Amino acid sequence: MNLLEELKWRGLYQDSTPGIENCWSVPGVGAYAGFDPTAPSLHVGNLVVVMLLTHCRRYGLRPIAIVGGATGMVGDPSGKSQERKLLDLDTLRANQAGVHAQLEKLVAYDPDGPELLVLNNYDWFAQFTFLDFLRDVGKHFSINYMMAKDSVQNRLESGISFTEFSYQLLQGYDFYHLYQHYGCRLQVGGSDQWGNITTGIELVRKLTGGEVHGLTAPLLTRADGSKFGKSEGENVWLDPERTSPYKFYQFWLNAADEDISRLLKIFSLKGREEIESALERHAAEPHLRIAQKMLAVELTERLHGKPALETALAATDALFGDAPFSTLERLSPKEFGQIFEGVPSATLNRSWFEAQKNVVDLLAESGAAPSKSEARRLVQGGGLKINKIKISSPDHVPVFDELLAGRYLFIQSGKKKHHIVVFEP
RNA sequence: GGGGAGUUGCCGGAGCGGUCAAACGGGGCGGACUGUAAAUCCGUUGGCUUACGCCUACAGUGGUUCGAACCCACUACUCCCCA
Repeated sequence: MNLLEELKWRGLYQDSTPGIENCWSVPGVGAYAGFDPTAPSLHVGNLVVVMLLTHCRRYGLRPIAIVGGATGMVGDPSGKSQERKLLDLDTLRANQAGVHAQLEKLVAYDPDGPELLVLNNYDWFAQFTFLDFLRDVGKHFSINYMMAKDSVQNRLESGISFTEFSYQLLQGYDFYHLYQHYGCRLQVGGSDQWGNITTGIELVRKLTGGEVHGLTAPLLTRADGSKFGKSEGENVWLDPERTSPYKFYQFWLNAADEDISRLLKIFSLKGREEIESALERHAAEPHLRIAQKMLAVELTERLHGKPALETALAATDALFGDAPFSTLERLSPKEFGQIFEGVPSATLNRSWFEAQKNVVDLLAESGAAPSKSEARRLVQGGGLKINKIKISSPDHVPVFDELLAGRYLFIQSGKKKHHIVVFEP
């Protein structure tokens, strides 16, 4: 199996330039993809392109990532309605470092193989004057050619600034630069990048006569039509400080059955036979969610490491499984905090217990319920659990001894809504 | 400029003097089922010291009335028709 065949069966192949096989016939050749430097972390939406680079590396190409300081400033015209903010250099460097570390774990997960290179195109664009750019790059493209791109066409009605119109030339020049200095002959990206990629190929051919290639992956969508990569409207980040390993694990575990076949092929590095057998078992017994668990375990471990995976598994079992809630007492305060990161919390003083208030008061005062009426309704409907123990009477009076680790009360309203109350001494 | 219709809870939409915290549908939230899913079914859906009690709410203000979402007046906004 070669790279192309691998990407095809995995569903990572949308389109490529004719004769693409030529570009990896030379040993040590580079393959590049660009990433937006707007945040110090990638999110799962970036993961498709990360996987493209990963597979390139597995087949011996040198992976190059551009975390584009220069292109990020100009803004890819696809989608965005807001004016881009210019990022200052310090932020840029910090973002780049964060992204670099993540790519190291994912693309270069295997120590054997070509070294991963992460570059900032600000380094070569900063010195490039406008006049030089017009003469050296702009001269090679007709307006007609540039206008034909989908990214431009889609904006003709609503309007597109000269800045964003020029974006494709910047990205095209990146490809040329990498070709000249790093032996890069392939650019990969999402299907929306096709236009920008072909501009680069064109520029390389015109400036050097060299042959370079492009390959795109299809846009990843969810069966229910919602955008991939969000969990309850929030981005799922790769940075454990932003999205805890537990949340990350949960994201994959909750993938829909209709999506999991595609997701597993795209994001798992396991071999074809292993993946197909897992999917068969999953189809036979979908309620066991074999495929989701397999993918969640694999990705969490690759990105965050084994200890983090184990914490995520323990937390999952304690929160959703049969394990008693007390197993969480073993967790360090930091791990505890991570699992409940994003879980709404409230802080009360321990003297709260002196007043002998009931659960309805607790829910209302901690913000777990918006009003006492609603709290009462919840309890009467049988939807309240405290530290995983069902509370069926609104008159129940919580006592100090119920606190987990002497500090916490874990409130479940319904099955999925969690709330943590911290009692300060 | 003239004429008409309307403005109700998260949304749509009934109500046209008391029994209206307001039908019905959607959505939300709980429960059962289940897989931390989908579908389905059940419950619930203004607040309060849970009370056949009180408070706040049917665009705003004022009025008629024992009593107003409902009648009247004015104000604001929306839509339609004619110039």
